[in-house]
Amino acid sequence: MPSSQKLTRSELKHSAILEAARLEFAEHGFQNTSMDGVSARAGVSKRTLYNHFSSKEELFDKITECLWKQDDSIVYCPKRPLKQQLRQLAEKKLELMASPGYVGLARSVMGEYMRSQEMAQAAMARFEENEDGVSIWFQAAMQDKRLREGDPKMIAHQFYGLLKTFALWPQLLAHQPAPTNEERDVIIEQSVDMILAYYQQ
Amino acid sequence: MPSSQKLTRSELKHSAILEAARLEFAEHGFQNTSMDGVSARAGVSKRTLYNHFSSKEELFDKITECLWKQDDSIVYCPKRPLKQQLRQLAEKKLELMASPGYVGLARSVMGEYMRSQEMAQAAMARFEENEDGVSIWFQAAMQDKRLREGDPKMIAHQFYGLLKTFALWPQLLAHQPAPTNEERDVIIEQSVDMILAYYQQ
DNA sequence: GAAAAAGTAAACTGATGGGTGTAGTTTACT
DNA sequence: AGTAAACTACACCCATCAGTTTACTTTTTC
Repeated sequence: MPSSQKLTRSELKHSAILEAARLEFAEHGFQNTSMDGVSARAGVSKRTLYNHFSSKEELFDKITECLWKQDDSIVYCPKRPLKQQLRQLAEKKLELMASPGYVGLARSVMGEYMRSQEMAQAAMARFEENEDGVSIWFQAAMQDKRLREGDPKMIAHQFYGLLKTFALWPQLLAHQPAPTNEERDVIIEQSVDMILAYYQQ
Repeated sequence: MPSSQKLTRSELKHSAILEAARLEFAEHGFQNTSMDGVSARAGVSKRTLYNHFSSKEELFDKITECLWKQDDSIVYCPKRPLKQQLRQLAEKKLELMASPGYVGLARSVMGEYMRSQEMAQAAMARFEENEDGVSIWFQAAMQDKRLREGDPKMIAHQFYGLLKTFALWPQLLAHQPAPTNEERDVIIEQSVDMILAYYQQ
């Protein structure tokens, strides 16, 4: 019999808890998730849960850490058409937003953090750090004289704003399904074209 | 002595409760607001509170009703420049979003309704009904051949999306202050110009 | 001025839920 | 086989909070 089982029981329990918590938080949000519920779903006693994570907050933090680790950087290429590069970026972004589990978790983080001014500011700052990569791209295109002058950060914000208007806020706030592939293409096309119509020279 | 006091004690209590609840909900959200807190802030006994409003939900509904009653309709005028008309509309919209108490309440409604799929959908549907007025305007401008063909609803969504990207979501989600007058003008100018750059013919 | 309507304070109910303590059982390792 | 670490079941503590009850006072109204 092959030793396909390298994980100790404790490690199995640990990841079972994480997985169960991820689902529970995504379904019910932070406040409406109970530790009893998590432990039941994980098939673990409540005491074990607390042996692995000392509080509900700590568990929540561990779960949501991955949400902040996205990479939206893109290298500006002087040879390729702007439209192509922007479209590629948008595709990457929408793919993430549509990935399973992302929306539910993002929603429960929002719902929880929105209440506290500090936490909300910190969370959104981290969330929007990802726009830095794009604003660098816009700046490069600007210096290459392919876009007219403007504030790169604002342009990035406008670009992402258009995308989120159709592919994030409705899903987050109104539980709309992720856009279909056809819808996705239209959203990307329109957003890219609109930005370029305004800024390309 | 003038009879400036036409309100009965009961009416005074009633409005004191409404005002206190408005503030409490805006500050702490639905779940984190307690009926004890509301009655204390209103200077009213808890029993009196319950004599006026039979449950926390009912109170919340009464408070948030006004949030949905905005009117974004605008009459298309063939003679005036499109830019001028759109700018006027945007100003009206941003004025509402910046009005005191609006953001806090909107935030607590979001935070509460987001948890339930049905309520979230219903709430957002009502919230976005206001875009109907604008899409009718876009359609009229289209029929007047001053805009090129397109889906009026989508254009309205894009237009409002740009405005909200700078003047609603950051305030709602990240507790950012409302834009200053200067910022407001830039936001409006850019959003209007971008829409027209893409759709005007 | 008396009855009816409305308000008050404070204790209480019932349910929920985070977190702990304990006594006994299972698993892993030597 | 024996020990330590990890897990389980479950009772328990404690705080919060929606909503109620009671016994009593104030205001309104006729």
